[in-house]
Amino acid sequence: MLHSGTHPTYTALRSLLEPLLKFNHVPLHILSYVPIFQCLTGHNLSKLGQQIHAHMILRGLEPNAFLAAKMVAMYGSSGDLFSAMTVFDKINYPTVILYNSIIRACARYGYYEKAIGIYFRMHSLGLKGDHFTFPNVLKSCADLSSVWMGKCVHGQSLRIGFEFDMYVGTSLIDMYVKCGDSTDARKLFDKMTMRDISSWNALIAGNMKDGEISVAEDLFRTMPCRNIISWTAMISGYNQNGLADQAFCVFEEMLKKDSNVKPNWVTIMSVLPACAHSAALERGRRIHDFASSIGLDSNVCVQTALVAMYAKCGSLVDAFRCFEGIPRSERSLVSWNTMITAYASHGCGMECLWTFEDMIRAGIKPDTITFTGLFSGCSHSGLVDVGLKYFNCMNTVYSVKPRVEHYACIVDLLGRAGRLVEAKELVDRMPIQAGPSIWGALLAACRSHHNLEIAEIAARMLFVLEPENSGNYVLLSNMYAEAGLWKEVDNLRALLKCQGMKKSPGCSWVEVNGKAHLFIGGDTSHPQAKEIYMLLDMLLEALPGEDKGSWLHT
DNA sequence: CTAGGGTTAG
Repeated sequence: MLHSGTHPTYTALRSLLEPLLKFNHVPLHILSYVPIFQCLTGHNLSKLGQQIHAHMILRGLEPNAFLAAKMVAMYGSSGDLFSAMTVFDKINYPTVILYNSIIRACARYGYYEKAIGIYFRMHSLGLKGDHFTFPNVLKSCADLSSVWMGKCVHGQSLRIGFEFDMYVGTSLIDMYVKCGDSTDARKLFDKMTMRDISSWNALIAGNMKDGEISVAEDLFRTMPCRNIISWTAMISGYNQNGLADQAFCVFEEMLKKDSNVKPNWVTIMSVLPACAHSAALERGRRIHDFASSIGLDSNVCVQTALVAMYAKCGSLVDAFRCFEGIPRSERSLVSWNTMITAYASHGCGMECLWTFEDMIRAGIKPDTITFTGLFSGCSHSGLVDVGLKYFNCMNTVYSVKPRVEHYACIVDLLGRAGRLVEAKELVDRMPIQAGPSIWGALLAACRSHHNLEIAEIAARMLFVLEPENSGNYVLLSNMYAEAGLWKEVDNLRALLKCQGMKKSPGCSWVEVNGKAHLFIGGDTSHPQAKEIYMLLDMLLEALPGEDKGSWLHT
C-alpha cells in the first residue's frame, strides 16, 4: 500500500492523476489511463484502481483491448479476479496481451481450470500464444497434474515454434515433473539447447519427488552453478524422503561452502522438518537461533514452522512461545491450525478449545484441518460432548463440511470414551463411504474396550478394504486370544500365513545425550531392559482410572 | 513469464 507521500509509486501516481482531477469535465482519451493502471499494478491497489475505473465509466469511456489488458493485470495482481474477469469479458476483439493478463491472473491465484479454458478459447480464435502465455498455461496444467492437458499445450507450443525457449522449456519440465512423468521431463531436459539454472532445479525437485535421490544428487553435483533454490530443493527433497540427517548435512554444507548463496525463509522452512520428527530438539534450537541471527524469525511462515517443529520435538512451551511471538494480526489460518494441532498432540484438549475460540474471535475462518485438530484434542482429553457439539455445528456455523477424516476423529472420540455403540451408529448413518481410517479407529476402540462383537464387524470390513495390512489380523487375533477363543485365533493365524504375511514389528527410539536407543516390540536386548520394564509397570500402576489398556497401545 | 514452500487424526 501507499503509506506515505514520498513513496515513488505515490509521486508517480499523483502526476498521472492530476490531469484527471483538473479537467474533470474534459473527456480524456482512454489511452491516458494506460500509465495509471500500469502504475497501480503489483502494489495491491485494486481499490484505488476501482475508483479510477469508476471515473472512466462516469465519463462514458469504454476500454479497448490494449487498456483492458492493463486493467486486467492491475486487478489480477492484487487478486481481484472478479473485476479482472468483468473487464476481460467486455472486450469484443481481444488480443494476445489481454489473454496473457487474464491467464496469468488466473494461474497465479489457483484458478487453473479457468486459465486453461481461457487459453483454449484463445487458441480456437486463431490467436497464437507467445512466450508469456505458455509458462502460465503450463503452470496451470502442472498444478492440476494433468499430463493430458499439458501434452496438448506442449504440442501447440512446438507448432508455434517455442521449442527452444528457455522459459517454456523449464515450464514444460516442471509440468512433466509435477504430473509424475520424470522420464519425459528428463528427455526434454537433455534436448534443451539452452539450459537455465531453473531447468536444473525443476528436474532436481522432480527426481526428489519420485524418490530418485541418487539421480537428484548427480544433477546437483554436475550442474554448472547452484543458487539458493538448488540447495533448498535438495534439503526439502531429503526431508520429503525421510532423510532428515542428509537434509541437515546439506544445509550445513551450504552454509560452510557456498558463500554465494543466502538462505531465505523458504530454506529455513525446508530444513526445519529435519528436526521435527525425532528427539532432535537441540538441532531445532540451533536452526531457530540461526534464523534469528539473519532476521528471518519475524517471517510468519518461519514462525509457524517453528511452532510445528517445537511441538513435534515435544516442547510445547517453546511452541507456544513462538506462537505468541507472531503478532495477532499476522497469524494466518495455518498458524492457528498449527497451534491447535500442537495442543491436540500433547493432550491439551481445553487449550485446543480456547485457541479455537480465540481464532474465531480473531476473525479467521476455520478449515478442515482446524477441525481435525480440534477433534483429536477433544478425543485425547475425553472431552466427548464438547467435541460432538462442534462436530454437529461445523457445517451450519462455520461452513466446513464434515469429511471422512472428521468422521474418523469422531469415531475415535466416541470409541476412546467407550461409547462404541454410538460410534458404530455414526458409521452406519454417515453420508460418506466409510474407509479404512473409520473402521480402523473403530477397531482400535473395540480393542481397548474389549468389544468383540463390533470388533468383528470392523475387522471384516478392513480385511476387504486393506487385505495387505497385517495389523488388522493381528489385532483381532489378540482379541480372540484375550477372550480365550483359541479356535478363532488359529483360523486367523492360518489365514495370515496362507497370504504370506508377517506383521512388521513395532519399534521406537529415543536420543539420550546424543546416543540413540532402539526398542523393538517385545525385545529385551537393551542393556537396561529390566529396569525399563520395571519402570513401565510402575507407570501403569500410577496411571489413573479405567483406561490403562489403551495407553499401552497408542 | 520458469525452479525451492508452514498445518491432518493413529
